[in-house]
Amino acid sequence: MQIRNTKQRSKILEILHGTRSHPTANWIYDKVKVDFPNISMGTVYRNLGLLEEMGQIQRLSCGSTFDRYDANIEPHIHFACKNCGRVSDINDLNSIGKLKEAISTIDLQINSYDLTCYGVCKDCQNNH
Amino acid sequence: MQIRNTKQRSKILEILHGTRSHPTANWIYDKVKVDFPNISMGTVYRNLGLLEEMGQIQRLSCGSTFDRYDANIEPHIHFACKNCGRVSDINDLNSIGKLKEAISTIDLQINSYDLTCYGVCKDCQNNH
DNA sequence: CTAACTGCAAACGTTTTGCATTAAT
DNA sequence: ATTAATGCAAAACGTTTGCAGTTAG
Repeated sequence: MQIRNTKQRSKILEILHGTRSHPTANWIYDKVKVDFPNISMGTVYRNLGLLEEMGQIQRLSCGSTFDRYDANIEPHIHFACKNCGRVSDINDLNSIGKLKEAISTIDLQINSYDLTCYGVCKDCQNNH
Repeated sequence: MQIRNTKQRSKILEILHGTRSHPTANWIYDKVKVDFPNISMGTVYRNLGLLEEMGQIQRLSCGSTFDRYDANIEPHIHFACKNCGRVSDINDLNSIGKLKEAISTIDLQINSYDLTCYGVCKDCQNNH
């Protein structure tokens, strides 16, 4: 089954590349609708699935009842706020280095991995 | 709201302590039914939620569409097989040490974290 | 006696699917 | 011309919830 390029899929990938917010399918759906008012959720989900299979994006759960999507496929660490639900990247090179070491020590064929940390983000701590 | 002890909840926790399979709510439901034939899924989910809030168990997603539950709350690493779906623990002390270092380097208040690795388990590799 | 917990069933939100039509190659 | 991808709507799935009755404290 050969994969064809479609405007819808390109737009979805473009949207994902243009954000750091680890959006949900619904958020993406709303954004694509600006250019493709008739697009359906089915198409969004099918394309997110395809892009994931192609290794161009990552699917995240982050403890929520719904999935999030991330076009950043470099090794990095996720932080999910238990209060506001936002998911952000931890790009601390030191931690990422240690994480890579932890993974390379494991005697199993590991194709991908995800480290998600849970806590209360600084914004939520300040606004008490 | 004070929490009361119930036979159903104790049984659920006992079942979780007696397995290393990171079971789903449905698997747990089937097991509890042996002793409580009339128990409902609602009760199972409510108790799993309570036990999680009480910090006695952990909820895992592991890339699946459903949740898994784990009574092992010590820091450890999960391995999810992309082929058979099984989730197992990686108890390599070296990796866990590195992981702890990675976490402690991060300048954020982290209450919990989960490292899940994805690949094909040895069983699935052998049975080609 | 009080109110937390239960079993039941219905509802929920997210994701997947079947199908007829459209569009990419 | 072929068949992958689309839009639509309905279904599926895991999980949550409202309620009347039960049980732990």
